[in-house]
Amino acid sequence: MGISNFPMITSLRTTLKEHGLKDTQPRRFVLQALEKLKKPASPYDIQKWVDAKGGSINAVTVYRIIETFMRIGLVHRHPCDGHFSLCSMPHKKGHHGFLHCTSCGKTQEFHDEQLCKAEERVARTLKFRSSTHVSEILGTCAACAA
Amino acid sequence: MGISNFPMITSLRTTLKEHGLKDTQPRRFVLQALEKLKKPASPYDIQKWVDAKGGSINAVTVYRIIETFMRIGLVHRHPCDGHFSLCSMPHKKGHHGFLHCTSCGKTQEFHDEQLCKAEERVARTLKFRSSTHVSEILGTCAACAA
DNA sequence: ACTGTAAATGCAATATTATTGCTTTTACAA
DNA sequence: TTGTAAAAGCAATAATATTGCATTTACAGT
Repeated sequence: MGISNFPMITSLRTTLKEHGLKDTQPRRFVLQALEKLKKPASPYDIQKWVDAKGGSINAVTVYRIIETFMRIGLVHRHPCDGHFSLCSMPHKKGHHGFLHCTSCGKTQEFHDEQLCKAEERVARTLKFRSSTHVSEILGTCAACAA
Repeated sequence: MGISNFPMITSLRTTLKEHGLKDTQPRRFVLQALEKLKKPASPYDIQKWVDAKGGSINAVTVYRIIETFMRIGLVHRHPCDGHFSLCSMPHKKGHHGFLHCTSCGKTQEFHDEQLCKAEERVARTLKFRSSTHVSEILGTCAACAA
């Protein structure tokens, strides 16, 4: 098990190319915002972050980029904090794990092989061809418990 | 492993009482809608369902009831279909499992002990006091694959 | 049963978030 | 370079969610 790392901007170009997509500044902005914010963010959070950095990005564009990124597995949504919030990053096997503290709101990413395997077994048993799977654990983090 | 069942309206009264909440018609409506729809529903879906059954419920009330139900663990949100969509039902141990078909949009609920255990282990390892955990598997169901 | 009271609901207004159609700009292949 | 499809921007609108306050309702204690 290990805490996940965020992908470098440099590899974005490659990832996009693999899917026949263009490497544009707005896309780099969005990825960078998600990397730096280090926690689930709303489209608006992303736009704000870009603005704060002296850049500029249209809200509609943010929505569309998120949609694209979701499609190619670069980002995804969270069950815990409503509508269009995002988690941060892609995992090798399509498995995403999160711990979300309902007290301080922070989210920690994790990866666990055994859990991943269990999910794949469930899918198999129910004749389901899985592409990605998500685990989200809600509760109280160590800091907040103290 | 087994597919989950939905709780009876009759037990709602008890659950509510345990949390010091009142047993009202709108609350029964919402629960019944989620039971009968048998898949994640938006607040609007719920209102429509109630209307269709000849009942009536205010949209704001639906939002507030959802909020309350989430708080006491009766329902929760989905990572796969946007904003305020809901899954349906409570699980004994706070573990919720879902298979969501990205082709037909249907969601199937499941419960798996091993997976549940794995999630609890992860939480323990990371000094996290978990209350609920969710697994969502995205992919293609048997029917759509054929 | 009756009644007082806190909780829940409804209503109206508003805020927030997301989508759509169309035009302009941009990445990138030839 | 330059042509072209894809992406981004813009403006308008739609859908979704929230808030404050008035009214109604569940239910505990008579």
